[in-house]
Amino acid sequence: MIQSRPAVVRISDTVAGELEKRILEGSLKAGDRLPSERDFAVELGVSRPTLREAIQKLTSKGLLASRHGGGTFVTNRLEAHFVDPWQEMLSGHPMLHSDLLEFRQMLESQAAYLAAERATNVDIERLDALYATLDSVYGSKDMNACIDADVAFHQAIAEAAHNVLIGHMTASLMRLIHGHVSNSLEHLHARPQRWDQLRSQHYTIWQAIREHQPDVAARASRDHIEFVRQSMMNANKEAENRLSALRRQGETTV
Amino acid sequence: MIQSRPAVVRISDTVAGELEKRILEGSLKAGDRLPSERDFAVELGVSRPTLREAIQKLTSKGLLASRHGGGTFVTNRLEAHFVDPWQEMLSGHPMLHSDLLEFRQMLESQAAYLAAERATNVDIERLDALYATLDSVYGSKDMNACIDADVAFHQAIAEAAHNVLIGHMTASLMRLIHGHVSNSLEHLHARPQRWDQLRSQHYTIWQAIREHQPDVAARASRDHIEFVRQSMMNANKEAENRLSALRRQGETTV
DNA sequence: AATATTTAAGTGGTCTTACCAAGGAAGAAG
DNA sequence: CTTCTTCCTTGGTAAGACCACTTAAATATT
Repeated sequence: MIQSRPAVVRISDTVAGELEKRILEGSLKAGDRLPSERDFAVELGVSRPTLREAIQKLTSKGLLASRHGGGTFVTNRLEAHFVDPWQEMLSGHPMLHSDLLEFRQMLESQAAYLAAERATNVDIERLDALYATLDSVYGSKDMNACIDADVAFHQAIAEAAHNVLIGHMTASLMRLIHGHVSNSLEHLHARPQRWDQLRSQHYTIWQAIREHQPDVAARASRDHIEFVRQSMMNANKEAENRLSALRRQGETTV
Repeated sequence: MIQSRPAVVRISDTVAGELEKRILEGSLKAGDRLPSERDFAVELGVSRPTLREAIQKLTSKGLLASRHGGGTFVTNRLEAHFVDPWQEMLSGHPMLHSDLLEFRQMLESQAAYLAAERATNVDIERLDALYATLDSVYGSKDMNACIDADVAFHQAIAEAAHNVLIGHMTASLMRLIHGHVSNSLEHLHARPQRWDQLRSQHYTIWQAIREHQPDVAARASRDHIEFVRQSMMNANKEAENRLSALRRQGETTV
C-alpha cells in the first residue's frame, strides 16, 4: 500500500521512522495517546503486526509505552535515543555490577603495579596534582566533583602504566560506569568514616606509585576496589531490607 | 495481593530478556546465527509474531541483525565497543604487540584463577575435550589447527571464569590477534623442544583448573604467556639480526 | 572436468484472521 | 449518590498463508 517497491527497506522500519519523526517534530507530544493499533494500522496503510513491530522498536528505545487494555502513549523521555548496549545491559542486569567490579579489580591493580614500575617524573607530577584536587574535593559535599576527581586519578594511574591497552580499557570502563558510580557511592554520603577510608586508600596507592613499590600499589588498589565492592554489597542488602520491609508494611495494610 | 509492580508480563519481553541473557552469557556468541524464526519459536514455546517482536527489540538495541532470506545473526557490538579503536592501531604499530601480550598475561591469568575457583562439571568436561584435541593436534604439523585449538582452549577457560566481561574481553582479544598468533608461533615450527614446553604448560593449567587450585592456575597461565612473550622477543631479535646481516651484505655489494 | 546457469529449498517480511486478557465506561442495583 | 456488574475497546498472542530474498545444490554449458 505505502510503497510499490519495498526493496531492501523493511516497512516496519519505515513506519518506526515515521513515528519517530512525528514524535521528534512534536506532532506527537509527550503523553499523547496513539490511535488504536487496528485504526492506526489502517491509517498508515500497513497491517497490524507490522505496526506492532514498529511500536516494539520505539518502545525499546523508550519513546513509547503500551498499557494492556489502555492504549499506547508517547513517553516524556526523548533523551534515550542512543543506547550503548553495555550501558543497557548494566542497568538491566544488576548482577553484572559484580562482574564489572571484579574486572576493575584486576585491571586497576595491574595498572597500579605497572605504574609503580614505570611512572616517569611527568607521570608523578600529574598524579601529585590530581591527588591534591582529589583530597581537597573529598572534604566538600560535592558528589559530582568527587566522582570526576576519582575518575581522573584512576585514569592517570592507568596511563602511567604505559600500556595503551590498559589505558584505553580503563577509559572505556570509566565511561561505562560513570553513570553508575553515583549509585555505588551515594550510600557513602552519610558515612564519614568510610569517606575517610577511601581517602586513606587513595593515599596509599598514590604513595606506593611515587615510591615505585609495585606490589604495594597493586595490593592497595586491589583492597580499594574490594572495599568499594563490600560497601556496594552492603548497600544492596540494605536496599533489599528496606524493600521487604515496605512489602511487609503493604501486606498489613491490605 | 492487590497489585504487584511488574503486573504487565509481556511474553515478548520475557523472550527478549532470555535472548539478551544468552547473548550476555556467551551461549550466543557474536556472529552466531539464530535458528529460523519458525523453528526457534517452537523451541521457545511461543508464536512466531511474539518471537519477531522480541527480535525487533534486540535489533533496535543493536544486539541482533536480520538479513532478508539470510537469517538473523548476533552482532559483535558488545565486543566492538571495546575493540574497535585498537584494530588499526595494532596492525599499524607492531610495537604494541608487547602491550597486547602484557594485557593477555593479566587477563588470562585472572581467568585461569577464577576458572579454577568456579568451574562447574560442565565446564571441566568441555575443557577436557578441548585439551584432548589440543594435545592431539599438537603432534601434527597443522599450524592452523593448533592455533584454533589453542584459541578454543583459552576461550573455554575464560568462559569457565563466569565473568561476562572477562569472557567477552577474551573473545575480543582472541579475534583481534587471530591473525597475529601465526606470527608469534611460526618461529616455533622448527623447535620441537619449545613445542613440548607449550604442551606441558597447557597441561599444568588444565590440571590446576580441574583440581581447583586457583593460585597454581594463575601462576601457570602467567608463565605460559611469559614464555610466549620471551619466544616472540627472541624471534624478533633473530629477525633483526637477519635483517642487519642482510643490510651489511648489501653494503658490501654496494 | 571445470565452470556458468538454473532451480529449488529455506529464511525473513508481511498480511489476514481469530481469540484472549486487561482496562474503562455505561448502565443496573443498592 | 454510591457501588457493582456488564460489555465494549484496546493491547497481547496465536496460527496460517503468501511474498521477496538468499543460498546452495543440481543442472546445463563450455
